[in-house]
Amino acid sequence: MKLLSASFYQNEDVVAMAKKLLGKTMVTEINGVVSSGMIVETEAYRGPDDRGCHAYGGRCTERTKTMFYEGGHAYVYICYGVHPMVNVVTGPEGFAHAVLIRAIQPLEGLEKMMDRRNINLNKPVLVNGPGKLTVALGINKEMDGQKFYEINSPLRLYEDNEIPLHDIISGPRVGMSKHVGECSHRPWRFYIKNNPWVSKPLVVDYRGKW
DNA sequence: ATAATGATTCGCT
DNA sequence: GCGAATCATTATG
Repeated sequence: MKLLSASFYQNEDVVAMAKKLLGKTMVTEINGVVSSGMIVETEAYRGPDDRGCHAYGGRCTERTKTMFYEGGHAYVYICYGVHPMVNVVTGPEGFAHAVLIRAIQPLEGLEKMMDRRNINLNKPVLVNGPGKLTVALGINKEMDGQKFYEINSPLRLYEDNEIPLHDIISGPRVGMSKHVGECSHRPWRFYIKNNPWVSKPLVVDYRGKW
């Protein structure tokens, strides 16, 4: 497996990046302990014009400033006061584009992941949600701003499978209900078709809304 | 200084 | 399926 280079993350098209990240392997190495999983579900957040994005309209605060970094950094934040979430920052510095990782398929360090989650099951429930996979991999707010492309980073991304477009399902993002307008309907959630490790199945009935 | 809110999860029904 | 838990972050006064 090959470590993804810094240039991989420079793509300005965050929606395309969300698709490209499917099939890649996310690795954590904490005190020499390695855990990893293949990314099976993502969501795109496009800073400038996306109401669902923390950095909508260029809003740069203490929390969101990492999103403005150059592509290849990790944006980790706490949701609902308890759950850490991990994003892959993409595009050139200053654009605030990020891809939320919503689900993985465990590869290495299964025992350690079950240990961290306090669940003794090698099943999707272990990692099928943005707040679950971070706990399983040991990702916390301390890792905010880390680089995915440096070999000595505790948080890294590796080239793995390329997922063909016809194996990618897209749909509306999760948790956008409070947001009004077109943004909430953008089909910027992506996952690998027929993969049992995704967080929730897509509701099929869109009636042509997107 | 204070109040509102959420890119969720878990446990119970 | 539903509702509570829970607190960092943010905006506002």
